[in-house]
Amino acid sequence: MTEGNFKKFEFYDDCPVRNVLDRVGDKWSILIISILGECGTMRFNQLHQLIGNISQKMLTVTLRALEADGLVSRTMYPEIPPRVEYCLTPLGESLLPALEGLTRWAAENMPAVLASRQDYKGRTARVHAS
Amino acid sequence: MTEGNFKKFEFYDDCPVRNVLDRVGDKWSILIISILGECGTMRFNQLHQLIGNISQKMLTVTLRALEADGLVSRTMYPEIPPRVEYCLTPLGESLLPALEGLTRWAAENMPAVLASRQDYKGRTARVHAS
DNA sequence: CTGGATCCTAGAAGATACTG
DNA sequence: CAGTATCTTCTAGGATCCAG
Repeated sequence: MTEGNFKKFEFYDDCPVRNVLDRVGDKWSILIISILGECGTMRFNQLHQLIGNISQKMLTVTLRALEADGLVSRTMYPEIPPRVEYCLTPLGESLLPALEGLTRWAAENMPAVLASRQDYKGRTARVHAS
Repeated sequence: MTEGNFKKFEFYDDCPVRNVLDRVGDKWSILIISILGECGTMRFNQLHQLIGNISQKMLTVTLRALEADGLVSRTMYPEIPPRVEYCLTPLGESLLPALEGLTRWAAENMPAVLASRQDYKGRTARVHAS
């Protein structure tokens, strides 16, 4: 491992890749993208009820962010009462496979991770006791 | 979209998958896993210097969390001065492909995302001006 | 060298009330 | 219906100092 390899991680802190991945890291983006990927076009309240425990504010904020990133498109119908529909853009859909790889890993290996956490807790507890 | 589909998202809030993905979402885990995946075994200070702008605390905290999850193994050599080496466990290595898919997407589509953000800023700025 | 312990702050997230 | 506005709470993360 020499200095030459350092640049492989164009990634450090304020790196743009980081920037994009931060969106993946926030609390609701992955879920919303997955839902839109699965269900197609959805209205605001459909999303709200489907997710259940998201606040109206966070749903709005997250959708706005996804829209700004070009992952979700927002269509407003100027009716009374208003209707707004959200769906993935092609860019958003292109993210689905990568996301699926991640969630599949999580689903498959969750038991191992949880077991490891349990075990780790046991080990550190013993250390504290001594 | 009926109620039957709801359970497809075992995912909502306190779901365990969520739990695992949260680790991916934090600021340093992906980077550390990627580095260990690329460079193999590394010492604490090697990681610290390589990442550069991570605080000692966050490096320790993140490594502990990854160790607890069973993704990283920690080996301490009781010497003076102490030496500690970190490397991926098989479980940690099994995460690499999924992670790579995500980072590759980010690298490839970052320009589109950044452009979209620029454009979005322009659109909303105009709204505010009117 | 590796990291524990403490204090502190910015920003994420929630609750609630109001509106075109 | 689909938000906005405001307030409060919570926590990830950074800075700093200390220790085996």
